[in-house]
Amino acid sequence: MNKSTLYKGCLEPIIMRLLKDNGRMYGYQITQMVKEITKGELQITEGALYPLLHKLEEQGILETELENVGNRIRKYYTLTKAGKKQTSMAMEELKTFMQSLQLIVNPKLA
Amino acid sequence: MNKSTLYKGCLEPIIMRLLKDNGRMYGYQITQMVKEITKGELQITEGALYPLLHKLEEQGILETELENVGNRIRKYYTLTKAGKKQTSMAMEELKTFMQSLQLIVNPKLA
DNA sequence: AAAATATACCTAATTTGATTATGTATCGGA
DNA sequence: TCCGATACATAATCAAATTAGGTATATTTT
Repeated sequence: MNKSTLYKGCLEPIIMRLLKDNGRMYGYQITQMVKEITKGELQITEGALYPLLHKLEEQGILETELENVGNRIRKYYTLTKAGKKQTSMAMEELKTFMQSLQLIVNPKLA
Repeated sequence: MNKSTLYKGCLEPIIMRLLKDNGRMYGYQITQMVKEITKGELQITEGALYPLLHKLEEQGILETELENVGNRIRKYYTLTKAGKKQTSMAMEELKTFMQSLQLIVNPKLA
């Protein structure tokens, strides 16, 4: 089993959490921040990230604005109002999930 | 996003952990114990469980013995020596993963 | 006694969420 | 000048689950 298998399914709430904390981020920045925060443990691949961002935008959870930086274009993502609501729920679920995992891994402490 | 999406990828270490703690378990018992420990939060589907148990047996991580209970057969799984070693590593990875998640969800506390 | 639910195993088809590979293009430093 | 970093994107593939189906015994409820 590949170690990266573990966070399959956690990518969406992770992105939402980062956007909630930082307000406005672009894709590449998200990959770098996750790498930094987790000291290289979680590396988001671009093939997973970009399609997911597009999906969330399509669902009205994220909205975008383009910004020119030099000759390049950056695509900034922000949580919509609906997206913020969704994020709160996602965080609750993530919290419950982590507690459940904790209960299994450490039944004595719980 | 479905809430059960979250623990996609965590099933294998969960099973290994339970077998490490309980020594000897059969499939149905694993589903029930997970449900009980997590107060219904994590429900392992049989379609995921049985093929995974078979795979782990094939890989020499688990070994089985059949036991007759009344007119029915129960298939008990136990960690092999190699399986115990694998489990230790899997637990390390799971721990690291959970810490990484914690770092993202709660950057201030970490 | 019959019906429903729980126990106990299993597999096949499909879905989903990722990886891997590939492509385009700009920017900065050795 | 070339390489690595920045910055976006998509297509093919893989892996791990869900959904749905099947078999059969045991127990509880009506």
